[in-house]
This record gives sequence, C-alpha cells and structure tokens, in this order.
Amino acid sequence: MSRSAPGSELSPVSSAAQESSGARECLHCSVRHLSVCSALSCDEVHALERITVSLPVPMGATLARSGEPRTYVYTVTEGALRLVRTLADGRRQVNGFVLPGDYLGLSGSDLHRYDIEAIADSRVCRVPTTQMRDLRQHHPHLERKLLQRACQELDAAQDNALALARLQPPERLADFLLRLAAREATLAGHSSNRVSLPMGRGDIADHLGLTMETVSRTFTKLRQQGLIALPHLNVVEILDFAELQKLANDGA
Amino acid sequence: MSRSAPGSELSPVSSAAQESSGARECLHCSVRHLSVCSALSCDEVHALERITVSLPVPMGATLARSGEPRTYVYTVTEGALRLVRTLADGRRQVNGFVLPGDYLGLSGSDLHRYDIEAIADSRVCRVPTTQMRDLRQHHPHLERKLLQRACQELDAAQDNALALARLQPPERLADFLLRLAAREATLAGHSSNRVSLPMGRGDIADHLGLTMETVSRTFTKLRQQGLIALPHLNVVEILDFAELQKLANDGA
DNA sequence: CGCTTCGTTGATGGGAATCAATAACGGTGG
DNA sequence: CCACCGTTATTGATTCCCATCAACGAAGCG
Repeated sequence: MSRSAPGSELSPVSSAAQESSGARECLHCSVRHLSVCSALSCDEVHALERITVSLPVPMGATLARSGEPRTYVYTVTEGALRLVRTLADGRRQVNGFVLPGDYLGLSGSDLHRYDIEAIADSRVCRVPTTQMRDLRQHHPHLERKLLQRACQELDAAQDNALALARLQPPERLADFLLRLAAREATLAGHSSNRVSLPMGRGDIADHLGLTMETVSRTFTKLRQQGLIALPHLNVVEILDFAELQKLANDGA
Repeated sequence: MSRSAPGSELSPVSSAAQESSGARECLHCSVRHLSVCSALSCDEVHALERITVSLPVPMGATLARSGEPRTYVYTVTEGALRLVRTLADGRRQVNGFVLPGDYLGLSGSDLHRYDIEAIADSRVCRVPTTQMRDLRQHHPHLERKLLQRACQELDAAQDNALALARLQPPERLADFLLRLAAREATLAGHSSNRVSLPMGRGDIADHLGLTMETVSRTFTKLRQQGLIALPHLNVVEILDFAELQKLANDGA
C-alpha cells in the first residue's frame, strides 16, 4: 500500500474532442514508437486520431486493476508507472516499470493481470482494444512491430527471471540499474551516468524479489565500493560502469 | 553439466528429400499448432514442405548453443527439451521446458539466448528463419498467431517471475507441477492426475531457482502432506488438487 | 554383480528476512 | 525561513530458512 495518493481514483475520461491537442501528441507518440507511420494514409491518421485519447494519470492513480477486463491498450508518453501483482497474504511483486515509449497491451488474457499504478504524474495514450484489433488487421506493419516488441519483452522477461532465480542481491541491483540506464539512454538519445529512480525503495525491492532493507543495504554496499553514488534519493550516478557490468554478469 | 550424453553433438542434418515423410508429419504439426491451415493454398503447402525438415534430436544432444546465430526456428513434435543459461561461474538457470506443440523462435535477438538441449529423445521441425520471414509476410494469419503465442508466453514468463520472486519452495514446486499438469492436459486432450517429469531434479531446481536438495526435500514434504505421490522418480500423482492449488496461490 | 549416476537425507553455516530503532526527506503552515 | 509532522530510507540485532557440505541409498546399465 505504498505511495497511495489521497484521491487515487481516476476521474472519468474527458472526451476526445476536448483532448484533441493531446490526441495529436499521442498520435505522434504512437506513430513514433510503433513505427507504423509510413503504413498509414491520411484518412487512417484521422481515424486513429478519433479513437485515440491522451489521458493524464496523476501520481498514485490506478490506471487499471488486476482482474478487470482489458478494454484499452496504452502507450505511455510521460511519467512512470508500475505493474503490480499482490498475493492474498500481501506479498507483492512489481512486474515491471513502464516508461515513456512503452506499450501496454501485450497480453494473451482478456483481463488485466496486474494493477497499473502511476508512480509519477504521467500521461498515456489510450486506444480501445476493439479498435486496436481493427487497426492491426488493416496494417500488417503494425502487427509485425507488435510481434517484434513482444519478442523483445519476452527476452527481457527471461533476463529478469535469470536475475531473480540466480543472482545475488548486489548483482540484481547492478543489473537493474544498468537496465534502467540503458532504457534512459535510448529514450534521451544520449548516454549519461545519471539514472533517475522514479520508484521508491519498496518498489525496487518488490521488483527484485528482495526486501526494502536489503535493497537499502545493497545500495550502501555499492556506494562504499565506489561503484555508484547517490546524489539524491532518486538519482544514481554510475561511477564504475565496467565493474558494475561485471557484477551484473554482463547481462548474460 | 547434467545429463550430457556421450556423443552429444548433433549429426549433420539429413536432406529434406530423405526426410520427406517426416516433413509431412512436421507440416501437419506446424499447421495444427500455428493454426494457419486455412490460410495456405495447395502451392503454399508444397512450398512449406520443401523448406521444412523433421529432425530427430537424441537425448542429451544440443540443438543450439547460446550465442550462435539463430538460423532456424523449430516446432517440437516429440520428446522434451530444456532451455539453459549458464553464468560464468557455473550457476545455471533452466529458462523453460519445451514440449510437443511448442514453438521455438520467439526472440528479438539474432543470436540464441540459451542452449537448447534434449532431455529425452525428441523430434523437431526445422524451418530457416529467412524462409519463416517470407512465410510471415505472405500470411498475416501466421503473424497474428505468432503474436498471440508471444503474448501467452509473456504472460507465462510473468507468472514465472512472480513465483521466483515471491513464492516459497513448496509454493513454487506446487505451481510448477500444476502448470506441467495443465500443459499435459491440453496436449493429451484429457486431464489426468498423473504428471510425467521428463527432467531431472537438478533441472527442476535450476528452473525454480532452488538447489536439487531443496527440491528433493520439498517433494518429500508434499508427499508427507498427502498432496502428491511419487509412483516413479519421474511420475507425480496429484492427490489433492485443490490443496495444491491453494498452496500455489491459485497461480495469481 | 559392481559401477556410475542420480536422488534422498542429515548436519552445519551464512545470508537475507524480520523486528526494531533511528535518521533523512518532503511537504505544510506558521 | 524554519519548525513541525508524516512518510520513507537507513542502520542495527536477531532469527530462520535455504545453500552448502557430506554421507547414504536407489536405480539404470554394462
């Protein structure tokens, strides 16, 4: 129950008309991230604009709950969200963090398999699954891109499983930081030694299968070893990239 | 280094002509499992037959090694294989087990990300990735099916991650057995309380992020609790389905 | 029948979880 | 700007569970 904001339920969605400027921004996002630009005619672009809604998601808000029907797919344009699964006895797992450019909707299930919660003020593009189905049928390019993405996510999920199954806490954290850094680098287009951590320690713990205390101790250990620095609570500076990579078993 | 058979390298592939009957069987498999039957014309079926090779993989043989270029995709028709990743210091993870009906080739990487090893005498259908690419472009149905499959595997990978991150040994093993049972049920078309374990204890351990000893002890514990029986080393009989499911947290 | 491999069971130690206390941060209002 | 408060993060002490080390038992095979 961490970081639950006061009024954490989403307000009803504003209409597409009201959000037309947002919709255009979102379209841009969709086109850029799914790389289907060339496959769309002008009419199709307008069709997409009509069914696409840009939606603000304030920090702490829940975009979807586990078990609910999956009526929309999303692409994230701003902020950060977490995918959370909770067991009956309260054990929690953060399945992943969703950052700008990520697509939310690759699942074989008709129901949401996890809660989707904003860990920062965010903005997402929303498309009804039904419409998405139509879009995919008309644009093979889109389907191909989605398959590509699904395969990449599958690879990432397997890397994650390896980390959870066999890496020790410092190795897991190193792996996590390096992956965050890589994502941020591709997002920003340039590499930086600074990595921002929009999520709290508890979220990191629940993502890595550890406790918050162990995550905290591990941060301290990496700091003492001179591998990283923590200028702020939510910013990591990577001091020794090579050594960190060696610790993370080179991701392989 | 478990279960490495004496001559564990695959013999050079026999030609498609020599394996024509096998190829037909394999086609059947491909069609059935990828459900693209209706999308293929007669000519296309012949084209598929020409590029498809049914290949025996003896137990202990290695079908592919981590780091090698991915020149083929496979569907499995007989036997069982394991997907293995090994760290520099010998720590091992079994990413998954591949059973008849499974498709091997959903990856974003050009290189194999794990070793593929037969844990029983097996048979696979082999298609060059290049040809597969062509096939996909000509048959949107196929692409859609692959995306569907990728999404299902993604869901499964996430379930697995939850188990690795948060479940305790008995819960993990229960989850594992139930998933195996479910797969076997869909394969055979009917449900049975008997589940066969083609893999050894070490493989189960490396799949669940445990040691062989813990797996063995956990089997004993489940047996003593009356949840399962072990008629043979490689056969589990599920005695109390409901209780086992409760233990596995209902897979959610 | 002995060999080898694999699985089970036992004894021990280490490391992360847990419990508990302190410290740092972030926001709010004076 | 600073004092106050709730939340979050860090640090410390203890416990428990799994990995490790080691020995034993069982199964497949020549």
